[in-house]
Amino acid sequence: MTVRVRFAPSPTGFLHVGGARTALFNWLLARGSAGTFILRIEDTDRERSSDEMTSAILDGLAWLGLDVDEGPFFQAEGVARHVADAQALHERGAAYRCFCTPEELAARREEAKRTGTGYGYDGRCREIDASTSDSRAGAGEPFALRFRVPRGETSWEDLVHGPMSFPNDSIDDFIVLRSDETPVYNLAVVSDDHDARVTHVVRGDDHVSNTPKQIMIYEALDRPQPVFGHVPLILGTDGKRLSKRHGAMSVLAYEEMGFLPEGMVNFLALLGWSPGDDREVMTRDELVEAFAVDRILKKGAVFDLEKLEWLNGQHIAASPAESLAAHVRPALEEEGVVIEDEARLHAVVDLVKGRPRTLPALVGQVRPFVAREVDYEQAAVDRFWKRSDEAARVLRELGPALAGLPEPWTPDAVEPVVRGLAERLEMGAGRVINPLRVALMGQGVSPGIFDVVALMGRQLVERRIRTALGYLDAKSAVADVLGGDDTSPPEDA
RNA sequence: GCCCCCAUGGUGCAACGGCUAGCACAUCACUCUUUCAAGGUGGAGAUAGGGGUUCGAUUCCCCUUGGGGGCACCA
Repeated sequence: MTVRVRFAPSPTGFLHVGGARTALFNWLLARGSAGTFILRIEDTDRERSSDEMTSAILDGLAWLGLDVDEGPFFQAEGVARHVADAQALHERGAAYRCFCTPEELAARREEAKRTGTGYGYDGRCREIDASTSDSRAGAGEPFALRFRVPRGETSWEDLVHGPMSFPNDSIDDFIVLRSDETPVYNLAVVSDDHDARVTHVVRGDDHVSNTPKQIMIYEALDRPQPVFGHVPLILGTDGKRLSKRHGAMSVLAYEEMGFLPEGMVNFLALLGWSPGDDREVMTRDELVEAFAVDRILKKGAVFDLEKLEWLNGQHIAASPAESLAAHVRPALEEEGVVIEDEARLHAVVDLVKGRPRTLPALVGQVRPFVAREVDYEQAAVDRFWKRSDEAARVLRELGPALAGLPEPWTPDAVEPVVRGLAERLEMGAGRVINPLRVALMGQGVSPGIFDVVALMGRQLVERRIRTALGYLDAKSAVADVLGGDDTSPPEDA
């Protein structure tokens, strides 16, 4: 039997993190077994559904790289089949007409709530005999079709939870067809899953209470049942189910924040699942290879943004320069930085990609190598250019010293020049290197400085130093006027 | 009110019923005397509680507690 799984979101919202992981688990299950991944949009609630949400869901899946084999199908298009199934249920006696109006039901529910007696349907239309039912229906009285929940117990072997069981008397007779002849969720799902020959229904834990109802419909219709698996929910830091208020909206928001789909997929896979060993940083192929439903955990997992960031950093560091450059280039061009030399861009990306955890951070590391000027980060200036006179002195000496280097500059050639200067000035290398880093990068973080100098090259380094000196001299002048520069000991570490 | 599910450090995951409960993120310290968002080393930190079963329970059973999900003519 080949595996056929489906992801069935309703287009009433974005593809959020929880839905994305459910989709991912289904996709992994399909890809790991040469199965089929089906997408079905559950749009029977026309009021709340929208085309925008449908395409947002499609975009989200596409970004994550979860390619769909069949679909998207739209549940609303199967209404005729759903209705036929509901009628079949009625004909078999598994469903009956309920003449209670929605208003009456709501009122009774309110009353029950107030008296604390639970809010189920009381089954008052259940015993209306067939002829009475027929004549009332014939007289034009509106009715809904309700499923007649049998006595006993409904159980199944859950893919992740193991044996699951519900006492049927805890389940009310539920509506399968509304009085306006439109099908209700639980019926439509069974109808569609059967129609699509779905073999494994893997969905969130919030669906467990729907499962016995759906199983009863399968049984009443004499249809083969799929295997069910309920994956735990993803929680916010407060332990509650993830929602907008945790800042976790669309997965596409994570794209905007600068996460790679590889990092996101890797992170999501590790929420409630593990390969069984200590591996954490995994490629898509490795995930497909290692994935197994029986290793899915039963407990909910808290979404930890910091771990996602770390994992994303690992994926950035492991990505080839070409693919990272494809993200970096447009971002820089948007701010007016033109890059002609693709090979050089790749060299820069390869040099800096080990540190940043997000794409914007990566761009921030690349920018100083390709932009005409850099902005000085205040924290870096405060820390390493604290004594502007000393920083200026160091940079003034460094210029000519570096100028003597033969082309092309290499890290090995740059190092002795910088260290030599520190020695000559009788100061620690850090007191030369750190001010230089700020001058070149504008920030306190960078790869090893000798690599930076070498890769930036003569022209750019000279310009950066010149600009820095202008800034520092102005700073010193201001300090003089205001009555003294900061004379506390400079950082030598 | 009723039904269902879950329970290993702050977080994500490991641990055929059997080493001193392991790894990662975060955190702290040290280190790399070149920064940190990178690397290295080390520290602190968990089996919710109580009963069983067993030679032996993180692991199996029961109870308690705690947490979560659900109970619509929504999906």
